[in-house]
Amino acid sequence: MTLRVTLPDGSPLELDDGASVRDAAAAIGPRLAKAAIAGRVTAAADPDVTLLVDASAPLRDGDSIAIVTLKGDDPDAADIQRHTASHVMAQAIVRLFPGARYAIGPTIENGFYYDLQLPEPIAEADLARIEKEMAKIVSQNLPVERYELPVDEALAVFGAGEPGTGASGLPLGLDQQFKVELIEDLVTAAEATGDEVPTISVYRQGEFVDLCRGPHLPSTNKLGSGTFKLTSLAGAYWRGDEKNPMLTRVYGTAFPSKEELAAYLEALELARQRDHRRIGRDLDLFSFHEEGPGFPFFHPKGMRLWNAMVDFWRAEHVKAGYEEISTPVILRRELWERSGHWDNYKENMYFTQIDDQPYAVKPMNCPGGLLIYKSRRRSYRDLPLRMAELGRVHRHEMSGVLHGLFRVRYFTQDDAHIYCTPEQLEEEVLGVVRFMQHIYAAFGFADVKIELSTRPDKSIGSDEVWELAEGVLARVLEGESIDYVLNPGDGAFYGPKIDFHIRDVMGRTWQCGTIQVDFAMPERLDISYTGADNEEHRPVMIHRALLGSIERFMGILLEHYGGNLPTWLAPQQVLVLPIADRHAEYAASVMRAVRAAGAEASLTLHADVDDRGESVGKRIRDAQLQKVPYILVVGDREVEQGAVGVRERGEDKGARPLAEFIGDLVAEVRERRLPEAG
RNA sequence: GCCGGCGUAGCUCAGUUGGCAGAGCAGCCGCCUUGUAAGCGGCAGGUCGGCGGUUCGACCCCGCCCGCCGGCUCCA
Repeated sequence: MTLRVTLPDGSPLELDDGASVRDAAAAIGPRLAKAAIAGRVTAAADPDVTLLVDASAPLRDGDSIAIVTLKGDDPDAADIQRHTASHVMAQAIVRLFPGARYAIGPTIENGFYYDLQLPEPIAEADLARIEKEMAKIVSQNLPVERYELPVDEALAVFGAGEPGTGASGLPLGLDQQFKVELIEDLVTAAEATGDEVPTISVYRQGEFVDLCRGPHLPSTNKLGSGTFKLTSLAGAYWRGDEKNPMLTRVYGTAFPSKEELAAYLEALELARQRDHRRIGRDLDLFSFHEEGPGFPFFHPKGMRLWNAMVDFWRAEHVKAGYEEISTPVILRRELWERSGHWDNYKENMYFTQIDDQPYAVKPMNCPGGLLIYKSRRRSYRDLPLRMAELGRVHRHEMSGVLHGLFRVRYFTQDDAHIYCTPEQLEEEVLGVVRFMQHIYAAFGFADVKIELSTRPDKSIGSDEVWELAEGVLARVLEGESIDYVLNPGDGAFYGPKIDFHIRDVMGRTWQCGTIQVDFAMPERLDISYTGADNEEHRPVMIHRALLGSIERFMGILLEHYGGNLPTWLAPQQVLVLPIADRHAEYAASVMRAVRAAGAEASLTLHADVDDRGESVGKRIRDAQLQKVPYILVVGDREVEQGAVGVRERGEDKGARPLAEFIGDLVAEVRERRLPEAG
């Protein structure tokens, strides 16, 4: 008997009946047989489904197959390797800490982790020991074997029963309660959907047995040496629920080759160097103090950057038809009770008293904005009414989550509320979606991911209204042919939202912008407009933020550009270095000329002179470390020719006439040109 | 909030198995007048995160608290 399979290039391959993926590889060549770690198989009967299977998995007639190897850069290969690495790590930990119970050990981007319950606490110092034991397991070259067991047999393996050996040859009574729970869940899930209760797949390498879907490397030595490293320890709740016991999570990273691992570790180090907290301190932009954890302090240069961001933001809002407003930070608690924040958000709010009356510090800007709306009668002729606010909000975040500018307890939302008629809603949402992309592009973020979040458990408003609002958001995205991810139950308590995530140069994504449709708040705070029919109508409200938080966006910018900001954002754009004291007067005149040109063009150009008694080399080094885009060295030659020696972002560009340099600088800043990020 | 780790000068870090606390950089002063990433010399700088305890004696040992870092959960 033979079976026929199809290879990726379309060519057929004939194999003996019962042949495995590895056999297919062997039929192609011995080198491939050795390298094969798994297969991608598409069955003829089910052409839409491609399964990733073990090298030992049997093939069936008509399958289309691809051999997965660790050579090349097959993402499936890295994933399989990491998954096996997590098993090997769990095995090593159980060997070193008998009685350890292993819970789950998935792969993550660039690595893997395993959550375990350990009989004694471990420290980072133990990671080296664990790695050593892992290396031993690798060198023992244990075959990794798959078993398919009926539920009762699987429960006997992982349950707390009498130790022994089962019919399958697997050990019994391993006393792994987390695995028992997971198996029970599989059964419950199957029963709930009415599906047949599945067989349980289990993997074994040596004495270690784990519940797992697979696939895995065929044997532990395929993991290789110098290809994995344990990176950190953390606590994690069993199933991510803080009511459950806390487990110890051990993180590791693994790559198919040593070189890739080394490159990754190097990239990590680079990321550490461009940490915005470090850049903020080194460039004297902002600081944090024990006296106010989570509350950033912005220094003069930090405010230069802040103002550059906000000046641009304001100008664009004027163009887009917004008016700017400002509302108080503290308002009566009663307002927050009416708006629904008291019921839905009070754990995150700060409260205070004024003259014995209860007040709250605002966590959002909308109720204040609504009071402005209510300050006079509104006509349909006023709509859409777009009111933007750079509103400083305070939110009580749990102490463990604070992180530089990324997670703080006060931040400035670049908020806006658009009041419009139901008929105008779709067009207004569309306008915001386009505005958002325009703003991101200006800051150098072209790659934007979009998510649509729907009604959460804790919410206000009727079903019809939610459905309507969710429909509008989905229609706009589809009308713009925008790909988006649906996030059920993740909306704000008052309405569904579209979230915008920007991708930075290091591939990380950040949620920034959000658009939220709200029928509830206008109702709660009872706002209306007079229609053409002379009747009162309820407007719809759109909440939106573009950058999200000015503070956080600043942090993202700093990391995206590694501190080398576009010139239009740089807190110090030009630094003039006179070579000797006799050039000081000329240096000062260069500085004044740059500043004057800025004023002339209605731009703020930050130019200074560094005439400290330090060597030229030293002052260049300092300016370079301060990430000043343009260093102008002036000596006898420049004074004579009315020129400047330009050093642009670390590169000596030679001397140029001063007027020419200034003309280019003004154009660069005015057009907000972007450098390469990175 | 929870788990793990950490806290010595502005920054980066040594150090003492319990006996007067150290370096480099930054800062200040002086000399040098300099041509594209660190010129030379000097000076100053610390209740060793805070409070309590043990001890003849605590930066070191113990307890509590605060903050920071990495996660979990949450989120702009």
